Amino acid sequence: MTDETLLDESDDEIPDIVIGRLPVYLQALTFLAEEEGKLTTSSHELGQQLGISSAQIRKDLSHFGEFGKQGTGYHVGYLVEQLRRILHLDREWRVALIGAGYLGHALAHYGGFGRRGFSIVGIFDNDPTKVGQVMGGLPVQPVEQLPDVLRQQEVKVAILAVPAAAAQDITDLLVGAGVKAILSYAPIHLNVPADVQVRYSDPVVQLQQMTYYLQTP
Amino acid sequence: MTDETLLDESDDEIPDIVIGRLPVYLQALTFLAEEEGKLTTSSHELGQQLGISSAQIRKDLSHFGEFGKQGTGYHVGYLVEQLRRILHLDREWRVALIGAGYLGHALAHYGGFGRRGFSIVGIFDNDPTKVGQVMGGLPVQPVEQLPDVLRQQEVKVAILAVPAAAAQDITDLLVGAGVKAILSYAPIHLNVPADVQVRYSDPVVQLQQMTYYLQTP
DNA sequence: ATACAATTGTGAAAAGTAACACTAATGAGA
DNA sequence: TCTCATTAGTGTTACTTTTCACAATTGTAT
Repeated sequence: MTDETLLDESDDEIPDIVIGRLPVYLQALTFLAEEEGKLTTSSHELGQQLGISSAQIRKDLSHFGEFGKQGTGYHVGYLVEQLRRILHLDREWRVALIGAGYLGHALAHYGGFGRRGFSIVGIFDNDPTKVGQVMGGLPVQPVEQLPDVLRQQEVKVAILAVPAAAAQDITDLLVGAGVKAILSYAPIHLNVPADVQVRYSDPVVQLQQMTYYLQTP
Repeated sequence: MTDETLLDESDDEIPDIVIGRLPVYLQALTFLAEEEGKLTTSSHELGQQLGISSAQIRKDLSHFGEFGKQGTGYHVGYLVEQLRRILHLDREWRVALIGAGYLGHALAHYGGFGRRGFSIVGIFDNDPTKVGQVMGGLPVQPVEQLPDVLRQQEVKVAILAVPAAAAQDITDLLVGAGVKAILSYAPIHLNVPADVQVRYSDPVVQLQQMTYYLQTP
């Protein structure tokens, strides 16, 4: 009737918190398939493995369709396939890595990207002593070349492993080059346009979240 | 009147989600003080820097006391001090690092721990070719020595940088040695007793959370 | 002195999230 | 074939979290 009613019809707005759990489900399902050889599972089993209630898993999945069968549960392979489709992992995302320090080194050698939908296609650093070095099969390039390379390869995803002082400048460069998703290891909040996703990974923040709960002697 | 009423009186139960934000506030305050030279700030300014509403910041802090002054805002140094006290960061936490691969290397060399309440006091790996190597000033020790060393030094915090296949076994070892907080980089859910905190850091999970929102070409 | 702009802390309302509890379907076993 | 244990999907309820909005306080400027 009203505009609002019409809008509500296409109200597929999935809560961010639900999206955030899907990769974890995917991880657990892969584990069940590969390590335990399971072909089928249930919301109960999956929840038990992750410390999540079975109701929550069913509710989360119900946002996207009906993937299970009453009495039987879910076919692991099928659910994995569906989750990959939902999360847009049914393609390979080209990723740029910025920062060739110890952390950049670790990320460049991490074997877990390929099997899970990502491949690092460029490594950048502005330290001349690092440029040219080969890391994980790729040469480190100067940051000056970042915009051209990212544009040309249509890179939409970047991992930021640079010091805090450089993080915002590099972020602006990335955004300018068309990057829409940034995983940042710098201990600082990044300002980006609304259409750019950012996730943070600061080990100290995570440690500090835990010490609150510890007995102090 | 009832037991429950008495219990309610000491109802200081702070939501986990609030605790989770405090380290981020701490980070932003440190930035304001060190980079911008601010002595004073407001919930509005802090919120703007973090993309969080000012009301939420005030509400979060109000769980622990009154740290600001109407009309003026917060004294940065005082608020930092209080947050550090609340989060039990007014002491130095000894941390064990397990895994001396590329990631362990990066963590061992990370300079951000000391200033923010943590210090790595032991590095462990079960690869004989790595044992004895010096990383970030510390020798890599065999995992066999982990229980004794951790008990002796009263280490309550550990960082897990080992392959998924080894993660649960090492976790059990850590828990057995009295560790109460684990930051895990392994892409697998860990089973621990209720009094042990765990946080996960899997770069692929974080990337996968973002691709949902990206246009697929 | 007084007025005023800035800002906190907070009760109440709104929005968002998780858990419950039930129906319907499925497959296995008697 | 019939019964029963299992399990998905879901409307409703309960709980949690965020936002709103306002009184109270502070410092500054006139």
